[in-house]
Amino acid sequence: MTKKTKGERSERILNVAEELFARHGYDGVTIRQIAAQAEVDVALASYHFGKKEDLFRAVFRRRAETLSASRQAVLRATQEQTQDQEQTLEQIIEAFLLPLKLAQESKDPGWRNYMALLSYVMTSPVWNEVLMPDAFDINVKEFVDALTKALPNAKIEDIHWCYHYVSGALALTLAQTGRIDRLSDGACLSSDFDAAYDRMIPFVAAGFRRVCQPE
Amino acid sequence: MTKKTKGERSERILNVAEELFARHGYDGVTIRQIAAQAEVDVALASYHFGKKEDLFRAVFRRRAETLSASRQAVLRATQEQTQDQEQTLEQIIEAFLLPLKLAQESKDPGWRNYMALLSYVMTSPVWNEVLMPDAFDINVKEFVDALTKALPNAKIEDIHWCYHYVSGALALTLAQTGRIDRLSDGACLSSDFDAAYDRMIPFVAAGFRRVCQPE
DNA sequence: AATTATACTCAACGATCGTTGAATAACTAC
DNA sequence: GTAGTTATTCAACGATCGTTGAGTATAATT
Repeated sequence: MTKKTKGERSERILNVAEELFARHGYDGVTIRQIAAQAEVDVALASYHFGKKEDLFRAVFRRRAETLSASRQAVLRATQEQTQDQEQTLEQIIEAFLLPLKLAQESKDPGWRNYMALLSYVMTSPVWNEVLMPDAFDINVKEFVDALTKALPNAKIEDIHWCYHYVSGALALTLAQTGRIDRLSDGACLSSDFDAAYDRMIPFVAAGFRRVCQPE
Repeated sequence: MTKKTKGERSERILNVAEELFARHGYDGVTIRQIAAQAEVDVALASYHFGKKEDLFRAVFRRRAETLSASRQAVLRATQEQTQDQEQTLEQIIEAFLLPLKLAQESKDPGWRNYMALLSYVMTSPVWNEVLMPDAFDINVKEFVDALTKALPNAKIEDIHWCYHYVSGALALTLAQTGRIDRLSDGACLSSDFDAAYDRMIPFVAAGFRRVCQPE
C-alpha cells in the first residue's frame, strides 16, 4: 500500500503508457499491461486519469506543450537575431526540427518514446484530427507564416504541400521503425537522429526552393 | 445460406478488412466488425483466412505484389527507353510514385484504402519489420541502385537517408489524415493525390541533388 | 489527537473478444 | 441421383477487456 507523495505513481503510469502507446498504438495497449509494467494496481490508472482515452490524451499533451513552446522560442530567437533581413529557409526549418533533436539528446529517455507516439498520432487518420489541432495548430501556422515571408511570390498551396512533405519525412523519422537500418545493412541507424537531422535541413530547403520559387 | 461461387464472400471480407484496418489499425478492428460490415457470419473469416493476423497479412499482401510489380515495370521501361544515357532523378522518382497515382485513379476504390493501410504498416514499429521486407525489399533495392547510378560520387548513407525522406513524405500522403485540408483552410486536399504527386517529384529531386551531389 | 482528504487496493460486473467443432446447405463430379 | 467436397451457419468456449464501488491505509489539516 505504502502511499507515496502525490504524482509519483501517476507519473510512472504516464511514462509506461507513453512507451506502450508509442509502440503498439491506442488499441494495442491494455490498461492492465500498463499497470503491470508500472507495478501498480489496475484501478489506479482509472483513479488518476479516468477513461482510457483520457489517459491517452494526457500522455500526448504532456510533452506537446513543451515541444510547441520550444519551437516557438527558437523561431522567435532567430527572428530577433536576423532583425530586418529575412530569415533563411534553413533557419526556419532548423527551428522546427532543433527542439526534437535536443529533446532526444536529453537525459529523459521518455522523449524517444514520445517521438514515436507523435509519429503515431500524426499518421493516424483517427487521432490526427482529434489531437493535432489543439496541440500544434497555432505553432504550425507561425511556421507557415515565416515560410511565406521567406518565399515571396510563392503560392500558398505550394508552401502547404512542401510543409506536408517535411512533416512526413519527420514523422517517419520519429517512428524509428528500424527499416533504414535493414535497407542500408546497418550503414544508417533509425536511432541516429543527428544523422537524420543534419541531412533533412538541406534536403527540404532545396525542395522548398525548387517548388516554391518561380525563377 | 445461399452459397456463392468461390471467392465472392471471401473477397468481400478482404475489402472490408482493408478499409477498417487502414483506418483503425490492426488492434482497432474486430473480426466481428469486419463480418458485420461484410454482411457475413463471424466464423467465415476464420474459415477462409485462419487467425486474425493471417487475415491482416493476406490483406496487406494482396495489393503489395501488384504495386511492386508495377513499380518495377515502370522503372525498367524508362531504363530501356533511355538506353545508354543515365536515367534522370526525376524519372526514377516518377517510377516510384506513378503506380500509386494510377492505382488511386483506377475504378477500384479499394486502392485508396490500401494506400492508408500501407502508410499504417510503414510507420508502425511493430508491423514494418514483419511485413515490409518480404513485400518491398527487392523492389526498393532496385530503386536505390538506380539512384546510386544517377548520383555518382554520392555516399551510400546520404542516398539512404534521402530515400527515407521520400518514403516519409509518401507515407504521410497515403495516410490521408485530412490535416493539410485543415491547415490550409481547404486550399489543399488530402484526397488530391495528383497535387501531392506533381510537387513531390521536383521537391525530392532537388533534395537529393543538394544532399548527394558534391559540387 | 481527532478529522478530513487523498492515495490506493480488492473483488467483481457485464461486455466483448478470437476461435472452434459440430451441424447444415449448396455446389461438383461421377 | 448419389457421393463427396466445399461453403456457410450456429452456438458456445474460455479469456480478457475497461470500469466501478466499497473498503482500507496513509498523509494533511486542524
